[in-house]
Amino acid sequence: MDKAFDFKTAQQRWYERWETSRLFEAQPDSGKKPWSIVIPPPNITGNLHMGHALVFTLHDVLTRFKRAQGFDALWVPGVDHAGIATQVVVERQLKESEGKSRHDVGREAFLERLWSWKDQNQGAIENQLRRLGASVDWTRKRFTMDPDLNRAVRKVFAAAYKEGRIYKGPRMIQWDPASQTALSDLEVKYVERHGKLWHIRYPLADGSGFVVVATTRPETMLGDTGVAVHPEDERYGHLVGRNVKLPLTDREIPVVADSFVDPTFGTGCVKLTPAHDPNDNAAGRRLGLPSITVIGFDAKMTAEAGPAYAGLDRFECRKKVVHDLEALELMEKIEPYTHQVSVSDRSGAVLEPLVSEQWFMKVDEAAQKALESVRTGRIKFTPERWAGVWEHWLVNIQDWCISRQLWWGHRIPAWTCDACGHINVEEDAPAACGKCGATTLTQDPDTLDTWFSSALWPFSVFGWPDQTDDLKRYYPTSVLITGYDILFFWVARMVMAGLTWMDDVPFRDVYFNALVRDEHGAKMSKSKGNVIDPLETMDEFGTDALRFSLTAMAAPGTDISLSRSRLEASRNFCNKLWNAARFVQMSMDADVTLAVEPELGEAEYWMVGRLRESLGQATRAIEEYRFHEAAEILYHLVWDDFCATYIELAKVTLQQGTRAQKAAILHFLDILLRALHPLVPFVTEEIHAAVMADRLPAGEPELLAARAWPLDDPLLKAQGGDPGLVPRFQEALSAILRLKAENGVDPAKRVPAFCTIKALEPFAEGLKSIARLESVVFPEGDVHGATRAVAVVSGGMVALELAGLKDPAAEKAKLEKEKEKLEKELESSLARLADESFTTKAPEAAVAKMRAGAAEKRSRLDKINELLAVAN
RNA sequence: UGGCGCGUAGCUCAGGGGUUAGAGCACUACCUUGACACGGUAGGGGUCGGUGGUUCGAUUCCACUCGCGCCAACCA
Repeated sequence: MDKAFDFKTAQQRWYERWETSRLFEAQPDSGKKPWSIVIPPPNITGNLHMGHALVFTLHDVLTRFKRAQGFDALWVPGVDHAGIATQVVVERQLKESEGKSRHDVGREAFLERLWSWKDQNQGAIENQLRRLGASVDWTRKRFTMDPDLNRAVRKVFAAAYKEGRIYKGPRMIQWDPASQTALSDLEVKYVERHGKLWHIRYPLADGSGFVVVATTRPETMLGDTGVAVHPEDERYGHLVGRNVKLPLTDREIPVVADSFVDPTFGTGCVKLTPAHDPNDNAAGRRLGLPSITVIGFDAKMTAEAGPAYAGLDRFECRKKVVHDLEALELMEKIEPYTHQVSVSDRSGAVLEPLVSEQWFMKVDEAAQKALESVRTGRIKFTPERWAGVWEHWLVNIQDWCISRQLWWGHRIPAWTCDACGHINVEEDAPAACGKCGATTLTQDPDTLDTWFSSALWPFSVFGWPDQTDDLKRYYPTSVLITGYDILFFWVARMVMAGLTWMDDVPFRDVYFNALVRDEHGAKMSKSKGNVIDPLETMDEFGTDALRFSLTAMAAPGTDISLSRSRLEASRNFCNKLWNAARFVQMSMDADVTLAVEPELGEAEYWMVGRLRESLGQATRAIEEYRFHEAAEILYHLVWDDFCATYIELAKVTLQQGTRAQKAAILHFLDILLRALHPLVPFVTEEIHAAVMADRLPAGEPELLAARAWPLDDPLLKAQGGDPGLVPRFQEALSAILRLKAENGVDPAKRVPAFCTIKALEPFAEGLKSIARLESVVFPEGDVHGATRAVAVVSGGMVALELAGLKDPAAEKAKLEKEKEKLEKELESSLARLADESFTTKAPEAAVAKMRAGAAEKRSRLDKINELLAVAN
């Protein structure tokens, strides 16, 4: 083995090996218990970013863990067609390369380009998944627009339509003039803009004065059909029912009363534009006001806006309206004003609320079921607090606008009869109108919101609506891991869809992973330039280091601040493991194999105990999605217990060790490799090949990725030895090293040592070699003397013979400091014990612990006092 | 405006009603010893944001408060 782990060559080699060995493919006929998870399908437009790296790492940790535990573990991969995002990208390309719009090339040709672009990109993201080590079943990969998945979409649409869950109708929606499509409420973002508040005079029709309305969008006044005041506002009560003359037009509009008006804001008078504002729209309908559309889908003024304004862009029109009002002296005042503007989450364009014909889905019934499933615990959230957010959103849920004016996506399976206008909604294109029988039908040009197909993902990937074997075996899936930012977009919709169409939840557990931020906790963004690219990171530190960092920081509910230093630490950890393996390998003879029954001494029994305890904890941690805890436990198991303690002790015995003694350390390494594999698959597989491959018992899989989780290894059941011995050895060792350091003695200087703890005699050689001592003896009584440095440890004392090297002042100061600290602690312990309310009310165990602690301190203090008495 | 989360070592973060609060990195001193300098040893460093309460005992639970962040919102 090389001196350091060369991850660059190892990574690709092992993934290929795993894939060709078909280790990641589901085994429906294996008789194993199924365990399944579906990937949150990444966008085909995107590259792997750090958020993906985190989610997919956690997926893989869990999947490899479950596979090792003996489950038929299936992780279904796939990608998402990402309607708007993809269309925008390809449209831009078309513009740049040929200077054409999608309308220039036509729908068919444009879709062809989209598909070929998709075919190119899908491979890229798949290879990035491979680089990450993702143990997905490639034979079951899906794309959200695969024919099967499209069939599921059509089936759901048609069935929901016939049940009345889906309907078409005019409603106010958020229109994105840049992408030329409707958006759902969830795709709208509100950003703060510094605008103005224009106060405009609307003259009363009878010429007796005017009312003043305030607005942030003066151009919409051209579509005003009323002015509203609060019914109890005394200032305006007399105006209700009268008309005002709408400036710049020849219309008269009424003053109406409605309690939605806030009398304390602005002038207390609100202009009503039912065609261009959601509130005004609602108010308009309540009050029976007409709706006049003055801004079109192209964000330009319509003919309704009047000849002076028709054709102007809405923002150009704003300037002209303001100018014209000023000329008429109808502008009361203009105030600077900061307010929230709705923009498209995707294109960034300022949205225009417009009334238009769209398809909607009723979700009240499904939402109710989704609420129940979390309330009753059928679905469990980690962290649990998201249940509150879930509750709030689903209780207030609105019908979902599912149609998009895009070409890329699932086309709505609705055909309008050219003859009678009847809308035929069918799974497959009907040959004739269901109403009049005419055969000329036109399919709805719109496509469905991308999330419509994503919602079906947990069962459409298994072939639904066919009752496939996969569907029966792997649905519901075991767990969903995804970001909380798509709780509503995706998670809620999958749950609703699952409950509606499968009559069962799509998953039992939902784990919301955190956001990955930069090292100062700031969101990564291209404009800030603080993006850490996972691919570059994998090149520099190794995939394992990236995976380990992300896992170790994945504390539920806490965002991850990723830094170079963290990645370095993980890389160092992988290297530590590598070198420990290297040591094992160098100590091995050819005849030492995993089939050899190990011989256990004190150190081995202790190591077995550490493995047993840590693996138990790590297993529970992973099962409960406390990934960070598992990583930390295994980190310390490897570094502190195995490397720092066990290997150091083993060095003494391994030189001339027997086959059985050497088999012990081989087994330990084997167990560690299996435990670490889900977190750091490449380095462990590489070590496994170098050290274990030739030493496996018959019938054991050759690849580590196929081997069992080590918790049930028979070796872990071995009991024996004195479990307290190694920790006491560590304490004695540490005290000896400290004595050397405190007295300024070269660590390499070999001096005689003494230890009063007889039980540590078996470790004499260990002490001698690790602390580099001349000799170690275990005298019956006293160890101190004028030329010796002495330290108190629990249960005894250790001393070094330092003739001529001793620094008495330093040692005395150290003892004084220790004494002072101990006295303080002892005093407070005794005070607690003297307090009757403590001894009577506190649990017995706490009191007993306090007593034992006090006794220990007392005895330590006594010894220190002894030493101080003779120190001069 | 409402809801949620966070404030613990220089930095990034774990933790949790019970003696003396942890990790990684950074820092100081020393060490090239045959797994590893991507290493080792010994250290320094925190009144756990503030105030008050519950309790035998609070960094942990509760209330209030200050600071930061996120989400949801119809104030034109």
